[in-house]
Amino acid sequence: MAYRLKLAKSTVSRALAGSPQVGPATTARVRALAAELDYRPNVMAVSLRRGHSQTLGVVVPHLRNSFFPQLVQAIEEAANAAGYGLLICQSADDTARELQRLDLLRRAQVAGMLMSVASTTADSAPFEALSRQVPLVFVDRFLASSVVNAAVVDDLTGSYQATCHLLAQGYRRIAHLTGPQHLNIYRNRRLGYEQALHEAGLPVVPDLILPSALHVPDGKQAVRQLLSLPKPPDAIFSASDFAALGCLQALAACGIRVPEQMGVVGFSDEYFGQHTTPALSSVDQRAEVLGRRAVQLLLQLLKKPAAAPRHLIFPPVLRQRASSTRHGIV
Amino acid sequence: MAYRLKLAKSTVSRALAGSPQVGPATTARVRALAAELDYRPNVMAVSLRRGHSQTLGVVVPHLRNSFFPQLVQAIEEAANAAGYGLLICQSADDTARELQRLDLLRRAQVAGMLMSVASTTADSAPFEALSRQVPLVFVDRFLASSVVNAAVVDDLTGSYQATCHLLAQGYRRIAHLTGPQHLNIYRNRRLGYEQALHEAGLPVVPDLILPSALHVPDGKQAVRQLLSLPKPPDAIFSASDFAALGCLQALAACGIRVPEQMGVVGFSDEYFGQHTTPALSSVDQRAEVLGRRAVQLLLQLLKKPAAAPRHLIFPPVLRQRASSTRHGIV
DNA sequence: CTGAAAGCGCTAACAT
DNA sequence: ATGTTAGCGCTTTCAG
Repeated sequence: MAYRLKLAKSTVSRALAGSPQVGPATTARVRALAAELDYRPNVMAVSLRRGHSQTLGVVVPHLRNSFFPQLVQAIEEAANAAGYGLLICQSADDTARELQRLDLLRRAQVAGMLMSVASTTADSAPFEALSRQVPLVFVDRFLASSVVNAAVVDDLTGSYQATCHLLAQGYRRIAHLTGPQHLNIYRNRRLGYEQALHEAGLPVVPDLILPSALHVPDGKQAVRQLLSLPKPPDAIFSASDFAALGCLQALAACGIRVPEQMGVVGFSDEYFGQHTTPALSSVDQRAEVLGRRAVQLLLQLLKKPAAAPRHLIFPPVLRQRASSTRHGIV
Repeated sequence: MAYRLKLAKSTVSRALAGSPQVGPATTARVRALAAELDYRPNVMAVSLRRGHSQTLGVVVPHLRNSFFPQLVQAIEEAANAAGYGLLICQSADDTARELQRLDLLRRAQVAGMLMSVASTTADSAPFEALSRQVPLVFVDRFLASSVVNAAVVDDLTGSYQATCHLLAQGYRRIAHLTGPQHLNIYRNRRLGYEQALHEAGLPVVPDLILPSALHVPDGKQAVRQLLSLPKPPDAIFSASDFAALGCLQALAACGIRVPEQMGVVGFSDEYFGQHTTPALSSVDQRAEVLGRRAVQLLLQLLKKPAAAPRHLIFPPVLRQRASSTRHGIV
């Protein structure tokens, strides 16, 4: 505060904050000097005073595939653009660690939190307690059982489109690899798949819907299981690109040609999907949009604590590639 | 501070800090009550008082491939284990944004910083200025021109091993795709390559060393260029898995069989390398080790500001896969 | 060994 | 429209 030259620090503070109470001339003078001195308010002092920091926090399961890094990148940019730092934590898809990370964020007194729950998490109580203390927005993954602020992909529609695409390509017996049903994302992906079948007048065959951990080996295992069926499927729609990759590998190993004998579509549009043989069709969740809008929602919540929880839903985009395209369309 | 029950807050503070000045009996009593009340010191107040936060900051170019996410994951775990939060920033491999992110971290008064420089950054002056203000440790990437604290992979050795491996497989004309030479990593990778050739009594052919941006299309372009040479190479060692992937694709498109007609080895052991056809041999940088040890170094620096800058160097591991293995070894 | 008091840098009542 | 003052919650001299 080298402004002793002229004014009381409170006036300076007000001027910098753009308070209408302070004279326009003084405001200008203060601002000029601040710029000249490259003055930066001490973040800690401000935070201590305000009771929270100029930081947002986000907890994601991991940063392994391309979806979460993209999401985090978008969140970071939006946060920084709004003058907030971003504290990023990984839960390693583990509930205990997730809670620990949330506690870390709480102690860091982040102004708001974003979170994508671990796939093993089933209890919504901690989140409800937390959301009474600090604004909380879920991104992509949340517990289907809870009513919360969230920015999510319209998984159902994405899934529906993917399945319709397979049907349009002439596939008739479509299997589906799905994940834990207490997570909104996997449940909706399954529902979209079923809806498309219904509308096409096709039956939903329980044997063709395989619950799975959706990693690469699970995809391989699923192929073995599906091929051993009396009436095997002619296409596989996987709720994850990783499992879809496992499918491609297992099918190649079995000598089953994709897309001629078996169509395959994944979900998430991971980076590697463009480079498999054949290239993997997938549903692009557009993580950038999701991240940016989730931050917007959170920032709104910071201003006024919101009446009812809101859901922001964004349509995904089907990326059609060789693994599901019989007629030479790319 | 509900401890009014007994003591002055200064005593409580000391007891919690484990000061030897306070009586053991009192210390115990205070600790017991603190545990019972689940008391957490206010991070902001502590930070304001101490002049820095209980947070570390890290700037990485991006989180797109698997190396940086792995690195960040390791750093996060080590930081959290030591009671620090982690502020993660991405520079988008852009110098201007990098400086902006560093400023953000400085303003957040992180206790220490870790950083992996953007590939376009060439000026070390900002880092030198910064490192006088806050402990700074470079991870993996730093400017070859500067003397700094750093935890790095022994790129030279990794590269040397990869090239020796290709030589052992019988390849004799090995091309090398390299990146910006002002970055330690690309320079060392090139040097390791050259050293292996020297030791094998083979010439270093300038035409076979291609500077590149090392993205997938650059790899494709490189293959075209190499194949148009009067004497094309029989193997390619790329300083990046992405460029190596481009090579594999271009070679497949040209009908050149890998590894029979052309060996390919990449660098970084990206996730997708296990799933290309053929699977891509690569140098695993063991990001977890790197991240963990970098944090260790930084934490040491926080305790005592260190005499001379130190370099921690870790050996990488060659992951031998089909793309460079002529004799059926996996 | 413990207590009292000052102050980190800022903001928001409460004056003027 | 500007100044004064009282803390936010903690650590750390300086006194007992």
